[in-house]
Amino acid sequence: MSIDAWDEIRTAYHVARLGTVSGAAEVLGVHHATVIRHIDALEKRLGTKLFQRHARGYTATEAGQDLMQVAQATDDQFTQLASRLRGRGDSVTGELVVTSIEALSPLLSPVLAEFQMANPGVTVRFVTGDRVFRLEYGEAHVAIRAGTAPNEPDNVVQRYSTVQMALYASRDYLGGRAVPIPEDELPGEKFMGYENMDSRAPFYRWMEDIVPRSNIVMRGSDGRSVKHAIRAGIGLGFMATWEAARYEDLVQVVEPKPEWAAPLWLVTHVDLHRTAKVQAILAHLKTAVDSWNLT
Amino acid sequence: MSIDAWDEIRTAYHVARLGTVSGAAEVLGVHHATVIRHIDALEKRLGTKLFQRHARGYTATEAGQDLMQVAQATDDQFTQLASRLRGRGDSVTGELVVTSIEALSPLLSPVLAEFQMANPGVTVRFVTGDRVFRLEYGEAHVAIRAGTAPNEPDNVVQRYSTVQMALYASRDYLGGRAVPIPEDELPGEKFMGYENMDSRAPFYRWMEDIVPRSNIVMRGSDGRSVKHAIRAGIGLGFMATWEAARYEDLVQVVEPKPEWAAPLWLVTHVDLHRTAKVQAILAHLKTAVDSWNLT
DNA sequence: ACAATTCTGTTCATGAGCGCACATCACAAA
DNA sequence: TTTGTGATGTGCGCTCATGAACAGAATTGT
Repeated sequence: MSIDAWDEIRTAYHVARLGTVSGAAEVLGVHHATVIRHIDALEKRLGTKLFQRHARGYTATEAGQDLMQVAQATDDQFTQLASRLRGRGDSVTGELVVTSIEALSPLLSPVLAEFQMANPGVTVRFVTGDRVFRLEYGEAHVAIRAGTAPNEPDNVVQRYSTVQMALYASRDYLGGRAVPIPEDELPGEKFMGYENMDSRAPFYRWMEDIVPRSNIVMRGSDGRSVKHAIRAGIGLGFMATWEAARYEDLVQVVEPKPEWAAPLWLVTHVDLHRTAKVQAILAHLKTAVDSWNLT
Repeated sequence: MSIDAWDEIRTAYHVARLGTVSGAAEVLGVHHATVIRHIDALEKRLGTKLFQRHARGYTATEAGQDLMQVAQATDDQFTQLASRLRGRGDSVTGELVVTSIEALSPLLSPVLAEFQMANPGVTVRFVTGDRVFRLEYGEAHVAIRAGTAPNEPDNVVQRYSTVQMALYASRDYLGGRAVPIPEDELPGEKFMGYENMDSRAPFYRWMEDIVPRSNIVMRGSDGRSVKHAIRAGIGLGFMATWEAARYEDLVQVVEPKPEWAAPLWLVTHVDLHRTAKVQAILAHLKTAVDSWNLT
């Protein structure tokens, strides 16, 4: 059975340490009557006399000395804990969990690596996935989200950047045809689509509206498989401009429409947003975006 | 700077352990509003968010997990302490300090040795001295006092035994004279006295009243020196009957008067009197007195 | 889709614990 | 011996932490 009254132990600790009720009361910032009541209650609780009372003060019995040693250790532990926690709030150390959709991994991974090297005390966990990680459950410190602005309560949302999506095809598929392809010929082309087209992303809906379902000849569940299929020449498909620019064999087939652009959002939980660690990673992410020139 | 509110840490510990405010409140036996207030106060005190709040409960941040580990250790320590203290009250272990006047040392020392051998868990400290050891300062558990009944408050006093004092002389000093010596001849004898005759012991006062100061030819400050002087033949002197009986060369010169008897008292502090350890040594001492047959 | 459950969070009345004042005692110094 | 100082101990108001009730929100079960 554990002890129910830690404050009483703390009171007894100071009485044992100082030897007098009055001295302990002054240190504790309470009235000496309160100290006496705490001691009486604690002795009753433990069923043991902790102190010998006399007019010159309280002297600890063996039990009281035992308690004093334990409480001494506890006090040290708590003091260390407090300074540790205070320091932690102002320093960039410990774990830092960043989450985003898997498609942004090639962009974010180097940036996070830079951040870790600039802050050796921090351990970065970069976790990607289609599932939405919930900041209010403490699953992540920072989330990079795409699409419409998140509006969950207790989440502080900042506009981050914009990912321009565009239609690409491989040179093999085009076979020397000139780009841009006229818009009215697009429904006749073959397309690479996404598995879960129920997403409300604008370029998804454009494809569903313009392209006959029979012309969407293949679907993939993740960005990488889509990319590889397009490069293999299966047909047209949406890719981020920054990613397609890395491949010589990909050709932009039409001028990208502004409504295809997907905004990115930096999301943090309000409880963690003020901490130095989160502020540091946010600042680093904002600096990095300038070198991306995604437009 | 140390933490002022250990109970709040205890509350936070159970919240971190259980994950919900309600669960912690039930375990702690308080209202859940109290738990929320404790957490808020502690976070303000530490300047760190300890928990992420959401509708499913509280999840601990890194700081909260750190605190939980420290508090876990503390809880274990306190639990061990409590069982240790509870057990200590019922068992005969640890230190046992017994004090008495130095003159009783030959009688008490073997008895205490027996007690220690019967209770291997206890360490006996037998401290003798003319100074009165103060039980209320925790200087001793049990004191064996001689003379008038102690009447200090908070001390529980029990009648123990009686030491009969009597007048002895060596056979050499008597030179074959018959005993008892008539009482009216006693003032003419030589006497061995005590250094501090201001003591109120009855036999001291008898000697001061009856014997001319010029006949008190030597004084000693402790019982041993008095004993040796008497055996050396310097004159008559007071010794305890139990001690004088050990020496063949000592002769009781007059019938001992009842008023020379010095009562012995067992004195304990009220705070310690109820403990099993003190009760055990008291019982042992009372048993031993039967084998002394001091009368 | 709806109801039920189970959390958190806030407001307000109340009582337990607190501070205050005074009594008492022990020791030390004048 | 007397006085002063610094302790403990205790009864009495009072305040502040607590408990009760209610509201809101999210998850779970039907």
